[in-house]
Amino acid sequence: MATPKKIFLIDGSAFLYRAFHAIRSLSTATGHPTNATFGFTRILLKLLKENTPEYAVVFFDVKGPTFRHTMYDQYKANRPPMPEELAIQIPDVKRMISALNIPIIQKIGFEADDLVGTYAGLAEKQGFEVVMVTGDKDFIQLVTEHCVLWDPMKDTITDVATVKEDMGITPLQFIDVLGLAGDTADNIPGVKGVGPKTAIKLIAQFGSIDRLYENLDQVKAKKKLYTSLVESHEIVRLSRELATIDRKVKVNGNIEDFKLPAFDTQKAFELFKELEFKNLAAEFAQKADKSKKIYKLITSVQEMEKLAKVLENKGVFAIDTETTSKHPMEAELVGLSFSYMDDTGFYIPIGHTHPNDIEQPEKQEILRIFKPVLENPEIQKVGQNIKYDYIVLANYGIRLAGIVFDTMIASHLLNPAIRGHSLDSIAMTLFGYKTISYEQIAGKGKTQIGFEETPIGEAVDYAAEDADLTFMAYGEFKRQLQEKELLSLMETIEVPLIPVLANMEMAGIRVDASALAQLSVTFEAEMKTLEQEIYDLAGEEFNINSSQQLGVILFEKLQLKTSKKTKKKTGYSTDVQVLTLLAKTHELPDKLLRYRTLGKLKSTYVESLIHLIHTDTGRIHTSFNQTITVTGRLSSSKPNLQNIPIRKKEGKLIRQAFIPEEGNTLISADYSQIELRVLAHCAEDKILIEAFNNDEDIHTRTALEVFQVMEAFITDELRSQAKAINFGIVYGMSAFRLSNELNISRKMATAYIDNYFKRYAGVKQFIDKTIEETKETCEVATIFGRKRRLDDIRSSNANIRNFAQRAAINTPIQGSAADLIKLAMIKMEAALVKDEMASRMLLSVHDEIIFETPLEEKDQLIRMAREIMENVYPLKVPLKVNFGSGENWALAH
DNA sequence: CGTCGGTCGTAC
DNA sequence: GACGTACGACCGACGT
Repeated sequence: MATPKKIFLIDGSAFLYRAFHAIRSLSTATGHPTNATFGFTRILLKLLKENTPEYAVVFFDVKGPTFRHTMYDQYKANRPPMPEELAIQIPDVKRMISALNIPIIQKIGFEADDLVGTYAGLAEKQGFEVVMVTGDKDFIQLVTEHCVLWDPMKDTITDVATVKEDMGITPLQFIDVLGLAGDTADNIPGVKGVGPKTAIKLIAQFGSIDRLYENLDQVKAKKKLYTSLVESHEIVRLSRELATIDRKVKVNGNIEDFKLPAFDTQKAFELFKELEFKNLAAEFAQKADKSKKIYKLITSVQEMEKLAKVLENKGVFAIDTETTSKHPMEAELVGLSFSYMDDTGFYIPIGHTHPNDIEQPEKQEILRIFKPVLENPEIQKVGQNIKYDYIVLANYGIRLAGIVFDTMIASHLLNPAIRGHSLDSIAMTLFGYKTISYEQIAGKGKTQIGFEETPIGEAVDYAAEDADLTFMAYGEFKRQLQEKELLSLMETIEVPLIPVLANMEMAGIRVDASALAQLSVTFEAEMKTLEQEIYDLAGEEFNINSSQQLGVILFEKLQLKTSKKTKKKTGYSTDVQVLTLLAKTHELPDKLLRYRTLGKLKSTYVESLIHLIHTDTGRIHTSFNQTITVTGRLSSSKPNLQNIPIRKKEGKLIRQAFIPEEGNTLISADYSQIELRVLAHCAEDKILIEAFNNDEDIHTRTALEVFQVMEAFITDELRSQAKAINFGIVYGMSAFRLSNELNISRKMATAYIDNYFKRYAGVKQFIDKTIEETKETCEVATIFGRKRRLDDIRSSNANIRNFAQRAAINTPIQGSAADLIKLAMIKMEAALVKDEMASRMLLSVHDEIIFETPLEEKDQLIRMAREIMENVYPLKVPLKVNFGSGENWALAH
């Protein structure tokens, strides 16, 4: 006899709630809840894995009244409405079920229970073994010899035998149990004082509700029960009826419709990725293609020459370097990999040091063979963070030319909100492909080895894979960029910027190490004194750097008045605002402030700068990152040279340590009010445009407009207030913040802002329009088409929504300014090369470019920079650049 | 002993 | 609650 076919009938509605409550919180990076979807997915996957069902179907309730409501108007009346957090996950859950190719059935006026009951009967008649997948005990009534109940969360199976064993009744008798006991969850009353236990006992004893009432005398001894039963007779009849699952729903049911096709791995993978179920996504990723890949080790001169020829003929290829260090200025070449075709890769070992390794080709031979093709600008190169490879190769005398694409940057342009655009995550996102991890070949933790120490045999696949995936990602990303209209931004700004930044990083900036060392000593000495004074004033020693301990000292021991809590309300705030306020009432806070200032300078700047001076060049080589910020600005790290102090006196000392090479000077070229000019352009505001066209002082002009006084009466104070307003506008400031900032009443601040918007009506209109349009598309863009998604702008949470609105205003302004200066840098570099100048661009600090120029080139450089920077791209207002020069960075301002 | 969130402070 | 974008030092809790 053939084994009967099995069908799984899944109670979707019940699992929706159970999954929702079982997992407390889970959401995507953007805050979209996914806990119910995840829980539901787990249940389905468990079902699929453990049972490999041939037939299955998921049933859902339909919102709205059912026949039970007609029967009893209080049915489920105590049920609170579905939480919004759950409701918005229902589409995800259904998409997930569909991706797994499981059919979904629901019917107006019926609950999932009734559909399960009906289909269970139908399937059974057709010879199926039925498994009802649910945790709801109400379904016990449906259990038969061929229909069991499985609770996947508790992993229990209920069949006729277990019902008999546990309760001493038949499944059908369970309806009578429910009739007596009622169901609080569904607001079905049942008999007062009779819970499931008593109900089971009674039904086991009497056989049914009817027989119980026929023989009611037999329970007369139990007075309370007896009276309850008598009083509830009508209710029991109703409850029983409500608890009865309808097994005769009219359905056009063909069980064969529930036969499962093999499910769509790709679709499931895409969805899991979207919902950020990382482990599930990895599990469903298509790993199969590893077998398709051909990675080749190249060691002979003949093979290398052949490869170089092929690369040249192909005209476009991906390149990747393997090295000894993450820092390109420290890195030594260990290997080169190339790919010019999907699923292929080549690896050339150069600097492996593993003792038993095969022989590597001669380094000089390798460089000689590949140099021409690498330096040929006609042959296109693609890379993943290719700026790194550019620098590494440059340090081996090879000037990579013909860079046309960077997959890391592409990934960032397509989604600037995510941090981390590693090739691993790109490969996973685009191809569901899991790369060989560095740990796999080099180990981890203390025992991790450098790449040079890995045996060549193990390095080949790892290295070649990088080039291969880079090449494959290039094809896909290029298509995506085109589709999203980002390709031109990529080609006109981001890609040309790569070698420019690389050259700046390689140039580095000279620092006076002994001056820094001296500062360190000076700071250290004063801190020591302060430390003792602080301990004395506090009456004990504690960790001054611990704001937690400091809070206890200030607000508990010394009983100073607290003014605010920390943001996440984990303790007392001890920030500069609080301490400054406290300084009026106690000596300690001033000392603390001074200590903090010095500590900051010493640890964040002095020490780290000294540490990062390159041993060979004596200069500091920062890293400019193109793929970090959401707005398109560059960021700088290791060290961050974009936040070197300037505002305060002590901070300036740090800046003084940045000096030019002998015979050179540092030049700072600083865009004047670039963000407000961009605002003027975007908003087409009449007054702003007029002010900039007339080269007016913009803060004074704002003071004139907002305070409505004559120019002669604009004091420094008023101007600086206007300056704060101008800044605030760019950041989307509130009246609250402005009132704090200017130390004026909230009412006054509101009046200022109102006045501002009345005068600068174009700005007001721009803000409103931007928010409105962002709501439509959930996206903002810069002048050059750089995009940022802002899904939060539709959030129902006002805090989140307001944040998104401010970002929507700020992003096009900050982002367009960033695009402009990037473009200026590209043009400057080209001009310096063209005119064969010795001047070099060293740094970019958002609206400023720092040059190092021989004294005799100084005037020429300033002329050139002014010409290029001010005319970098025509706006509706002129761009203005201020220049400064000097023997150190502080003086250049 | 590493990771990570919280707090603070620096820049534009 | 309350002003956008970064980097990074330090602390302290937590996990291995």
